[in-house]
Amino acid sequence: MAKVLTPRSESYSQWYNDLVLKADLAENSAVRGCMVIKPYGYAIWEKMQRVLDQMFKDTGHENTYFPIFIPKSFFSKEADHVEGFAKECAVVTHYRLMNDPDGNGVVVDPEAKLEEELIVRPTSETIIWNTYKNWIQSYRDLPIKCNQWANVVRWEMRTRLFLRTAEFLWQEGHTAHATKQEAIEETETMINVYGDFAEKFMAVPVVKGFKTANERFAGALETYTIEALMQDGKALQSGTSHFLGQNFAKAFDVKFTNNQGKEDFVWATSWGVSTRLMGALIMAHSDDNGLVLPPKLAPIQVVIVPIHRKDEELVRIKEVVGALTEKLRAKGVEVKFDDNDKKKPGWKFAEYELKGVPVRLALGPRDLENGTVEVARRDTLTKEVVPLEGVDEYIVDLLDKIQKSIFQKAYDFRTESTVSVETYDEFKEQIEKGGYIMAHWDGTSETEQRIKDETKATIRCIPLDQPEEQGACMVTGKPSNKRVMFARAY
RNA sequence: CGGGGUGUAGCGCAGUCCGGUUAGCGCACCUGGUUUGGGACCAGGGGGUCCCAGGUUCGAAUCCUGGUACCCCGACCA
Repeated sequence: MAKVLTPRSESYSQWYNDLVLKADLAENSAVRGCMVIKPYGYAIWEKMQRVLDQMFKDTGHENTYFPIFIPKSFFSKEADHVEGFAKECAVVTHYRLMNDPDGNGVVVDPEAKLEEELIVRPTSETIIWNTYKNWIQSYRDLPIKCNQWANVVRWEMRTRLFLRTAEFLWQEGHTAHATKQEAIEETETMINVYGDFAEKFMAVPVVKGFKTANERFAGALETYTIEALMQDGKALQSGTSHFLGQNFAKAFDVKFTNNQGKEDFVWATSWGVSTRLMGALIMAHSDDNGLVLPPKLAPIQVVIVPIHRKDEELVRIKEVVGALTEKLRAKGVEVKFDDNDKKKPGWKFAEYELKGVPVRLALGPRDLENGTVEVARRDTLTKEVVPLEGVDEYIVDLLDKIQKSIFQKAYDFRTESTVSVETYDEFKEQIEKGGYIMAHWDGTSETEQRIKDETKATIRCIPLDQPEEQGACMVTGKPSNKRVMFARAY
């Protein structure tokens, strides 16, 4: 685990908070629990969006947009759903302000009370299914596979930058299908998309699995999750895909006529990932020098720092850099040349490390003399001097190497941090060390709840690839045929 | 909502216990010069409703009362 970044940081979450602030990614806004995402942080999010959006399109989805305001009555139509979200909704009750007759500034105009309150969406299932009702009559109208990039609001009691904010950015996919089988396949396709994104782009290894009934999405029959392990040993739910069955179709009366001429309710899925992925990215890889970004998501992949005393040296450096930059850009590498002469090289080195730029090149008189360039890796903090000739190829190769190496490091950490236990005593001892614990569980909500109350650990998921294995629940001794994955979570 | 902590210059803080010159330090900022291969140095300069509102006092950043905001730990969190 990374050490503390500043003397002030006593906990990992404080360390994380400091890092987010220092790397200039985001800050708390004046609005309770909300955040301002700053340019560099948003650039990372945009990169994530671009990749995900393409993956959604490749799996047959289209983008849409639905209203941010949802009539309150929509929420009461699906019992579990309202139960799950009621406690954290922001509600719009009025539509107008007025000058206070008593001179106390601006007040809400009591005359402007809404007939029906509007809920600021915490998620869009209800308004989307209310709309889908009008779109679907026949099996020929199915499937509908829509996604939307949006903001949502959940009035959480306690917030943390990127991990849990009152307002956050996300994408939510909502699909409608003619058969149960097709909907389940969609749910699985999307959890695999998320898994691929996490592992291949974020370089964060994830465990795919089912949520238990206790942890399931409000209104879902099955929730698939990807779980990531942070460096302090806590788990982070990083993306979910829900099989909603016919619950929302029934709640919003969405029926279709199948190819046999019979009416049936539509089968549904929904899936989403949010700016929480930024939190996962930061907490999974960063060290005491700052962010460590995987090349595939770094807004700047290569930064070039000139080192010079005289102006004519800078002119010569610029010639070399110009040619190199052109070659790198032609190969799809995002390069920044920082010739700001208000900052010294040492300052820039530290700054780009803090920002997690994967590769840094330094070019000075010595290099001009020798036809070389200094190449520094962010992930290993190593430097080497390489010939300028062919360095573009070298860098493309290096970026690929760094991407794999960051993943491997996180993967090894996860392997080291995963243990199997047989008894509850062992479990209690192990959970204090952090990491994942694989253990047998009797499958009941009561036992799961008891473990949570006693140890703060939850079942993160029932892993999809977990082999069958006869065993006994570590708490009750009842039979179990599969281990489940426990951890303390964010 | 419970426990703890903090609000003093853009940022980070000292000063508060024990009231008393013109409220101080580091970073950042501005000017000039020297510098530039790991967060430069010297000299000069600008910037403050000391969170807010009352109160005590000759005098309040400091004491008292009330409020408020943020942070941390819990509770809560598909």
